[in-house]
Amino acid sequence: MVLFDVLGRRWTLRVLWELRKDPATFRALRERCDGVSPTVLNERLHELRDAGILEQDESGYRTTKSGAALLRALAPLQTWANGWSGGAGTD
Amino acid sequence: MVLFDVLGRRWTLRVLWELRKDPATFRALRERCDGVSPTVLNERLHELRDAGILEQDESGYRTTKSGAALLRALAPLQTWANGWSGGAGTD
DNA sequence: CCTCGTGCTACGGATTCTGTAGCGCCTTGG
DNA sequence: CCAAGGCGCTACAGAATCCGTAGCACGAGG
Repeated sequence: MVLFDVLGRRWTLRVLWELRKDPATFRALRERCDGVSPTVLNERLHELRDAGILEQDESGYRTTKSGAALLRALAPLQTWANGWSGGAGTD
Repeated sequence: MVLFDVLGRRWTLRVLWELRKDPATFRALRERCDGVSPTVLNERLHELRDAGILEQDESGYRTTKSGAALLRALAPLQTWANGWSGGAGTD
């Protein structure tokens, strides 16, 4: 699973997750991720772009088709997490 | 998503993944994970046990019910990964 | 008693993350 | 024209984390 080399890094999953709905600019994304340091954010963004999961346009960062599919594959996680850590609409 | 605090660490996803089929002992698990250092392995094992995802018995480490459910939620990943990084039976 | 395999800890060096400061660029608007 | 402010992103030092190897305590087998 090469995939784990990409996803198994701090913030990668989170960054992807925060883009599940709408695209965001660098600074907005940073805030959505509890103010992760710009160094790591930029690093992750690069990795995810190189992996063809994210792309960048004038409105900021967004998922590619492939990335959207990955998010769909990841969706059951939310369901699972709800039953796991409480039950309420934990995000 | 508290979940990402647990899964978004090096080796966590991988360890879980390697237990998807059958349980394994500490040393066996270590080998399945490309010889990850025992320090981190033990650390992850603790975290996953504290999270109620894994448990330990005389035959080694195995997933709990909750952990098995998590793995099911994670299953679509494999499908996605196949279409992403090649198409063959990448593991 | 000796050997072998197990789960796991110790520890030093390498890598990675965090937090803050700030650069260069562009758009306001006075 | 020229601040003022927002933007994407980089620099850098200190802290946290990870890696690799060595080895301990224990139990089984001979």
